[in-house]
Amino acid sequence: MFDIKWIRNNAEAFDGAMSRRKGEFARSVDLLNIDDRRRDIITRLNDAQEKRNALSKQIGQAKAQKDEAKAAALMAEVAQLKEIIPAAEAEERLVEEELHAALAVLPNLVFDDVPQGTDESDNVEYFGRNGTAETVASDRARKPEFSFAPREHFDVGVAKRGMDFEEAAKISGSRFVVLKGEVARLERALGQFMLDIHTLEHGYTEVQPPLLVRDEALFGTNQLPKFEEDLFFAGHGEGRLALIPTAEVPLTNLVRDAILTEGELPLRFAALTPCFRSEAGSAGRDTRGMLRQHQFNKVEMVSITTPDGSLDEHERMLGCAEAVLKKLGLHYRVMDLCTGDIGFGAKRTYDLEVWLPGQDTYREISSVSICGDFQARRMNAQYRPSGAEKVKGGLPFVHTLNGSGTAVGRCLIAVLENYQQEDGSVAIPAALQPYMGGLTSIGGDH
RNA sequence: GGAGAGGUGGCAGAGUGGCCGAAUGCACCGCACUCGAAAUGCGGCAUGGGGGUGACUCCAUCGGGGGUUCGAAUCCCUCCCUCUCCGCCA
Repeated sequence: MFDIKWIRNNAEAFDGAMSRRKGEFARSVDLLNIDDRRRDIITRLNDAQEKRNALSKQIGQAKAQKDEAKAAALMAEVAQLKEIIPAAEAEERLVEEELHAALAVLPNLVFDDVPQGTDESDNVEYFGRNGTAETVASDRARKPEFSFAPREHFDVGVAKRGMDFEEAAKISGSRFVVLKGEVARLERALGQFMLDIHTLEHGYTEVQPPLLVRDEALFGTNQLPKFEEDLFFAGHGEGRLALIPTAEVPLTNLVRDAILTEGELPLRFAALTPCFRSEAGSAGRDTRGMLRQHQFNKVEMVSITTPDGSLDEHERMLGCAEAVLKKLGLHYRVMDLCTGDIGFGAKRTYDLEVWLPGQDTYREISSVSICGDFQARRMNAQYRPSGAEKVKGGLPFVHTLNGSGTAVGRCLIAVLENYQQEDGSVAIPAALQPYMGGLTSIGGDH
């Protein structure tokens, strides 16, 4: 959400940066035109209100002096304002709404050095601030080698028994899955494993948030008003609640309408939750297997920082997500999303793409985004600088970041495909074995 | 689900139609006192918006929205939220 004043003062920069985004968006002249009308009506309204307030005060004084004749005369004078003011107020409300609606559908401006592009094929591999392809290669697991043709996750022996799409369809339709037995346990183990890493090693506070959220929360994290069709809603009397598409929504909105102190920043929250997405618009894509489901588990990280701290926090958060894949020995790459692929609220996004040997390709398993003050403005989340000197122009907004650490369902896929054996069993990565009751392999006894 | 109470500035807490954008206390900031600190004294201290080069000035905001009134923190309606008791329930 943009500050119209900022657009007024930075019209060229705004238009230039916005034009890098995929899609058509309002130009600064159009927005400033609305704002001009808004300010004009405000000026007129203020004048009328000032007059009314002054006259009302005089009426009070006249009545106190028992001068009823004077009071009556003043009341007659103020009577005409009774028509002007409500009309002006209605007009102001309309133009405020118009401006708000126009601003609410504008995506965030990306950083200057975000790669230009039209779709995911223009994303650029990222090797870290000081990294290279070589430093990164030595730091990560390599692609596994197979003496047989690796299968896709749903064809791996153990998954054929523990992953049932037809049963799920009977109950809930397409894009759902029933996990059973060792596969279900593996899913659970992965979630616990990831959450423990972030809370015990990375300083995130574990949170169990509501999974049903209000429209205001969705507005704060940009799902509304533009992406309503991606959501599931639960009816509740007159109102409605949305099933969270990601824990980013409740975790980030923890600081909605809050005034934090600089000393308590950064705040770091992590949660393991189911996520619900309608996947409208992706009909026919990834229909086999559990890559793209209406419901999936995900560990989400959210950081709330000062403006000065957000860039470093972004790199740090990326490292937190990478740590999961490193510990699991999964091969992956990091992509710096181009302007055509980056999400609505982000100034920069790193995607972690894990190697899936069964598909012979990389697939997104985590997305780590820095949003600047974009969401903070929508949520009205500010902080009080510790300098304590009076801040000109109001309190500053916090910066928000979010990242998956990681998608549990997709990580399950990655483990199944990368650790599959020729006999259909799946080896359990060492780091995960404590979470599997010490098992070193599943599906081996069939 | 039934009955009741309540939402006021960073916090606590007064305020039932004009003298209230709001007492008082705490916290915070500045100054004085002090070698320094504490204590004490004095002063400052909500947010958003409009106009003005500026000193400044005006408007709005007492949970959100609407209404009554010349005038609303205060009266009415409605929504949201919190708390207490009863009922039901995991």
